[in-house]
Amino acid sequence: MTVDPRSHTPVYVQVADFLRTRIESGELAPGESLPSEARLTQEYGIGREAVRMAISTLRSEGLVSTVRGHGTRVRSTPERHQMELPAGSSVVARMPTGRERTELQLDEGVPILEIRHRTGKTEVKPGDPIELTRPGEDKP
Amino acid sequence: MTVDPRSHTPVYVQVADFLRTRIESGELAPGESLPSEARLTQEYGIGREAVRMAISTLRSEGLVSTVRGHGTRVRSTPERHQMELPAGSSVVARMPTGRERTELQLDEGVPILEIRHRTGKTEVKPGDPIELTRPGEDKP
DNA sequence: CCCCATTTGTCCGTATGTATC
DNA sequence: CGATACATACGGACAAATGGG
Repeated sequence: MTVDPRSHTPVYVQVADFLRTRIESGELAPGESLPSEARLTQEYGIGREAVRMAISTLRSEGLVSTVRGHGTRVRSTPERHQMELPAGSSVVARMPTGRERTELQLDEGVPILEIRHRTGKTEVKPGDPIELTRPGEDKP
Repeated sequence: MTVDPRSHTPVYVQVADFLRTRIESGELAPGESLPSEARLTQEYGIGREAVRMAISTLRSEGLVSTVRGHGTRVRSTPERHQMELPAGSSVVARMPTGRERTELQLDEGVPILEIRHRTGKTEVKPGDPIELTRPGEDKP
């Protein structure tokens, strides 16, 4: 559980991997706060920069969300609702622009779905809570 | 076009926004190099940290790609090829973990498509070059 | 309202490593 | 080879936001 400064893998990657494991295992549950930066520097015996880079990595993966003056919390995976991809349409997943992120109020590390309808209209939706489906063809 | 340290929005966000605008407007074309970190600290009169975080943000958005010892370049939008979403399957877009990014050899800021097939098997593909389609239902 | 402790944001100095040209 | 540029990592310092009393 400790960090090896002489390893060829950077310290901040080691810490990011470790925290990710704690998140994915549920030890750090959604909504829960990560230890503060100061706490993490002590726990792992490393500098603050390495800690911040580790957390930054997790942010860009959409796993956590940081608020200045408050801390970093595990993002709760929103209820995924299913949505049918309309016939004759197509979809592309990409990261939002700054404007899109503001308008859709998205955290860092959340991709969007750009759906092109048969009509030619394109629709942009947060990719986080959406599971796109295509029904099977076993209709009566 | 300068930075306001007293603004409630962090400096690195302001710089990221500004650079993003320059990229989206085409002033910084695909393949073109951004100014070096040292250059940007001078231009905006800010610290390394803010510059590096700004560039890190753009990387996590898939807008630029950094090569050590060389610099940061604007990424060119990849050729998109179409792929049909199989009947009875579903798909979720999310950011890859560090491990997945290494295995798939993805740049930062590239989402992945997690496709769940009718059989139950799940398949992971880079979301960047893929346009998922569902054909229209105009069969005889 | 203010005060205060906590926490993240930002800057600076320094150092070493590594990749590119 | 050297010059340049980014990556990683530590230390210290102060600013600014948050939340509780």
